[in-house]
Parts: sequence; structure tokens; C-alpha cells
Amino acid sequence: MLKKENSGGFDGSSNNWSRVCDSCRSTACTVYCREDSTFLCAGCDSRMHAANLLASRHERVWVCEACGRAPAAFLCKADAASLCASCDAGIHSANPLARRHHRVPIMPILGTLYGPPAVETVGSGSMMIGGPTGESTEDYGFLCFTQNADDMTVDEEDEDEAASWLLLNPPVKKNNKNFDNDHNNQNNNYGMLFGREVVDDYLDLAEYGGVSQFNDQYSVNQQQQHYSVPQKSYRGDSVVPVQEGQGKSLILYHQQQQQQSHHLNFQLGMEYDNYNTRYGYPATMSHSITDFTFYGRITVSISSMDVSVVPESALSETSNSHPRPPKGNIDLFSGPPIQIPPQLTPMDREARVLRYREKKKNRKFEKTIRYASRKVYAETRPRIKGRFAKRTDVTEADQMLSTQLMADRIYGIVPS
DNA sequence: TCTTGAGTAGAGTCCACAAAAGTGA
DNA sequence: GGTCACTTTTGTGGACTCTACTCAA
Repeated sequence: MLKKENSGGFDGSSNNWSRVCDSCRSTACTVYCREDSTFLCAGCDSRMHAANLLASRHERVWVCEACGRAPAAFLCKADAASLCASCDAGIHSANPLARRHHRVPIMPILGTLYGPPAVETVGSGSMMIGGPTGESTEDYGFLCFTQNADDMTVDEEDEDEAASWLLLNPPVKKNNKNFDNDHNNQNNNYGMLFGREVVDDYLDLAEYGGVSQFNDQYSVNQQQQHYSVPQKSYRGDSVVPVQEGQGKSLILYHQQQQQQSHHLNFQLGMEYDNYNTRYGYPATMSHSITDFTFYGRITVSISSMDVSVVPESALSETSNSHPRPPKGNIDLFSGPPIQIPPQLTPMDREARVLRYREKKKNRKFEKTIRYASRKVYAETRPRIKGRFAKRTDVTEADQMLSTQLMADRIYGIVPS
């Protein structure tokens, strides 16, 4: 996409390193707070701007993706990148094609960086607002914060990554013209922001509740966002204590899941099940997670009923050895209602797409070893061209090889 | 602008066999 | 319900194949 360039930087320095967070001084900054005139990483931003309602209203903007040192001024839709004025000028004056990129002024980030406050949806359009136990939630206003900055950073990263899986790129076959045409035809419906980019199909989750519904909720939340529900986030396959508030909403989950998750089931089901099968996770596990939240934040819980279906060994194993679930194991099948973002601006959506792409780029699939003994044995097992071989075959092959070597020695041929 | 071939990356497949899981007496 | 013997299923890693993709000519 865009290479980091030495743009001179917001602070006038000339190196091409991303600016570090003014608060923690250890992490690359991601946002710039106009009110505080500070560059902050995601963790510090969340911490500082969730301290109180006033702070949460600070206008922030993403840091330029090209130089990483200046607040973004423009959003290039073609590159799907936030750029400062300097980088924007440099990049988009490079050639005539670049000049045609559609750029819009960057919109400030309000509220939370990693998603709006969770709001329970009730029925098809109404909303349930309140804390986990029904108390006033003024203190909970925005995100689920952990006790310290370190934890929060990890949480956000995990959740962000998990959220990324909700935004899977459907396969786009470049050579498939039919597909392309069809997709183009659908762009009127899906590609609101990114034109032909398929990722938008998944990002535009308001679609599931209807656009008008989204708008309604948006306006409602604009007024009532400080009453939003705090969400404790859980990751991994571990069994999750269901909070009181969540327990109530569980019924709603099941009522709504068929309406709201079937679409995703069809699109993502195969992929997740395949992953689970390949990496040793029971398929039932992938059907047991009953709570998630879209747009950059995932809340995962497992109903007790579903857990009982999973073999204990498998459950405990995955719980213990995988504090974080495999990426594909986040389940969308029996998912609860898709929670419509109360203040999902196009800029928010685009920002999430950016983060999604970055995460996707850096994603690593680590194979899960369920039985170390088998691994050890497999490593010591004889192979022929990578395949496991019978020990008798190997001995025969060894004999042939040794015979060949003997012959080579006899005739003075150097073995290659 | 389109075509073609080379190069690359990633996913899927295959194999044997110990260990785990299931079943019936 | 517990134990034993037997059968069936699962999981493991490296090499290879296949497909999709990129890039240059």
C-alpha cells in the first residue's frame, strides 16, 4: 500500500520512525488528540480518554499512516489510508493516477478508539441500555478497561484481532469475470465506502439491522451514549462467567441469532469449521460461543449448555494451552445479536478496515499441538519424501542406499 | 492494453503408527 | 460401577502437488 516515507515529521525531525506515544513512550502512536496536543498509542488513548465524559469528547484523529508522525489531515479512499497534509501532497502528486485518488478531510474520532460503547439490542430495533446489573453506567461509559495499561493493550490487541476475523475478505477471484461483474453489480448495495473492496460487505454490519435502523440507533446513541453497557471482554475458549446482564440478554441472543447470524453462517461457516477440524478443535466448540460484538471488539462467552457438548479433554486442553483461541475459532454461528454501533461514522469504519488489514497482514497461524507425545514421535518417525514410512520400508531403503554407496565407493564415484 | 511465461506463496494431501477414545464382555 | 481386552479413531510433521497470484517482457 503505502510505504513509510521520510516526510520530515510533525515535529520536524527527519528520521522515518513512527512517533512514539507521548504518554507511555514505548509504543508507536496511533492517534493525535487535538485538545491535549498529544500523540497517543491506542492503549493510552483509551485509558486517558475514558477517564471521564469530558475527556472522552476530545477530538482525536488518526496519525498519518505514511510518516507515522503527524496527525492525518486527509483520508485517501483509493489507498484506504489516512495521511497528513505533507504526505498527502507528496504521494498524490507522484503521478496522474495518484492525483485522481479521491480524498476527503479526515474526521475526528469521538468516544472510544476501539469501538463504541456496547449497547444491547432488544428485539429488532429497540435498545436496552444499562449496566451489567442494571445500575447506572456512567462510570462504564466507553470500553471495558482492564486494570492496567499493559493488560489493556493486550486485550485490545486480542479483541482487535478477533474482530478482524469478523471482517474476512471473501475470496475475490481476479480472473473470474463473472464474479467480478456480479460483484460490481452488488456494489451499489455493499460497497458504500470502498467501492469494489469486498471487505465492506462484512463491515457494513448495519445492513443486518437495516440502514434505517442503524440511523435510528445512531441518533439514539448520540444522545444516550454515556448510559452504554460496560462489556467485559473474554477471549479464548475458556468458559466464561456470564454476568447478570449478559444472562438476561442470552435469551435475546437465541431469539435473534437465527435472524441475524444466518447470513454470516453461510459465508463463514465453512471456513471456521475447516479450521477447527484441521487444528483439532471440536466443531461443537465453534458453535458454542454465544456472544460477540462487531466492529473492532469481540465479547465471547460460552453457554453452559454448549460447553457440555464439548469433550472435557478438548475443552480443557484448548483452554489451558490456548489462552487465545485460534483465529478461526471465533464463532459466528450461534452468535448473539449483532450490536449496531451507535456512532459508527464512515471514518470509524474506514479506520477499522485499516486496522483489520494491518492485522491480517501480520497474522500468524500457529499450529496447535494437542499431544506432545505424538509430536515427539512424529519427529522421530522415519520418512520417505516427507511421508511417514513403515520401518521395514526404511530399513530396506537404508540397505539399498548403503548398497548404492558401497557400489559408488567401489567405482570411485563421489556421492552427490 | 493484453498475453504469456516464470517465479512465488500458501493451502491441501499423503504417509505410518502410537495414543486416545469407544465398545462389549 | 469397575476392569479388562479389543477395535476404531485421532493426531502428528515433512515433502510434495496444486492453485492462485504477481510481475516483467
